[in-house]
Amino acid sequence: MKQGAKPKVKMSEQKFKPVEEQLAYLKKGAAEIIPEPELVAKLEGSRKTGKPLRVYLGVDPTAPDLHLGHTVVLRKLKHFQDLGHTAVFLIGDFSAMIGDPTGVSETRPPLRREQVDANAKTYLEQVFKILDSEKTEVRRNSEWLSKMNAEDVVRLCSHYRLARMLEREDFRSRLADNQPISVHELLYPLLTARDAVELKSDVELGASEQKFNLLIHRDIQREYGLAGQVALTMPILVGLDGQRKMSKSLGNYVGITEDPYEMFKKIMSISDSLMWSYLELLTDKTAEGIRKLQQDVQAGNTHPKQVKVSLASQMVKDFHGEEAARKAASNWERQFSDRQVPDDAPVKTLSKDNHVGSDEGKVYLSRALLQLGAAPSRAEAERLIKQGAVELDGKVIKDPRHEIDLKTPRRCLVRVGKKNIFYLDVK
RNA sequence: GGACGGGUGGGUGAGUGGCUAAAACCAGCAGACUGUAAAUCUGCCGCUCCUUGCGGGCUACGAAGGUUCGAAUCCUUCCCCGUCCA
Repeated sequence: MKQGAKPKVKMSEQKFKPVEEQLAYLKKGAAEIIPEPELVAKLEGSRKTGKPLRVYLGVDPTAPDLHLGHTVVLRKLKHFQDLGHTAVFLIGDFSAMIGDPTGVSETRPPLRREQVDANAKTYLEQVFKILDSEKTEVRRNSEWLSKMNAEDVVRLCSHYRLARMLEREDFRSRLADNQPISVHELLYPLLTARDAVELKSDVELGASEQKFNLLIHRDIQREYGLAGQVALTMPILVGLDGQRKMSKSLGNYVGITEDPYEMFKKIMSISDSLMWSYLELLTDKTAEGIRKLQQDVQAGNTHPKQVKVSLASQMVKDFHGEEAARKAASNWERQFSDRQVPDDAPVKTLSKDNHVGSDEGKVYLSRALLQLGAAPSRAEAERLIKQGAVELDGKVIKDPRHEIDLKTPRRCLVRVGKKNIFYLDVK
């Protein structure tokens, strides 16, 4: 495309950046673009006509909270939005009740309507921490899916072949492992394909595990006489354990509504090697910028800890603002580097009234820890104590029967392990 | 509908009558080490009570009953999953 070929075209061209520039921005961090030439063609087309591309991301509100893993692909949707394209955020309120078989080794229990609605609401609040709420088109797939009748479903299903459906890894491995597959799970990709048809999307985004679904959507769109969307997938974010994908059920996640300090601590606990992919997928740093940092660390000019601190700060800043990020960082330094008490160490209280058993006015330490919520059970509390994880006012106590005097009101500092520090008020 | 195989702790998975709160591995937790980590090493890893002891009690191997001095292990029924055949 030559610049300024015709005046009419030129006007609309100003609306969008040059295709190459857009493409570079969109490709950053992407796992796959299928097929890339088509995306280029679509970008060129939109630049010529001045019509933005319709780009959508479908999310099933299966849990009430989003975590950083979800933001990877949201960020990509935002990139399209930044470039002037139409971002459509689709809430899979209907499909959530089927459950996406992707990456699942067993059939999920279907969600209830009320749960889905409640989740959808909190999702939206969280999503707009990243997307521009003014410019985002929000849809729900119950708009059309709940209106389909049996005939529509049969027609839809006739557009796809069982053998192709069974090609997907999730189904194949479940079959191989003698795991159950319910028939309704086969419907999931087909019904969500209906979304793509309704939305007349040009591009659909998804995590790379969604590739199969996105491609079915593309096929079905064509069956319904549309051009066929481009599928853009993003890599799966590895969770805090550095092994498996970030997910709430695995507990290796950072929720985006989490407390700033919690967030900071969690990110600091990831391994050095993992932080590079976090930088790529969760920040706006350019690919070259990241590469340069990496070289600096390798050369010994920059300490990896510094890189991680700045990553953690950036994350907290994204969701809680700059002030919170600064505070979290300094607290963290105090607690972990200087081994001191963080600014906002919680205060818990123990009074004569809420102790159980033993002598008047005294409690065993193990019992106190349980009551204070510092240990899930007395057995666990005893273990912690015996292993030297518990400190009172800086002194390690190894005797679970250490008695705490409840008669003298005072405040002392309790430390359970490295991560749990609080003040104890005795009343 | 028939034949066969299977359901064990957060996960994988051993265990076919007492030595089994249940091997092993993974995950998790704690301590040491460190730059927060990771890796490594050490210990722990159902709940509860106390006189904290290689202590007592309770709960646990899909569910419910039964046999037995004693059952994850044997029997019966039921539920669930898979494979093959129709």
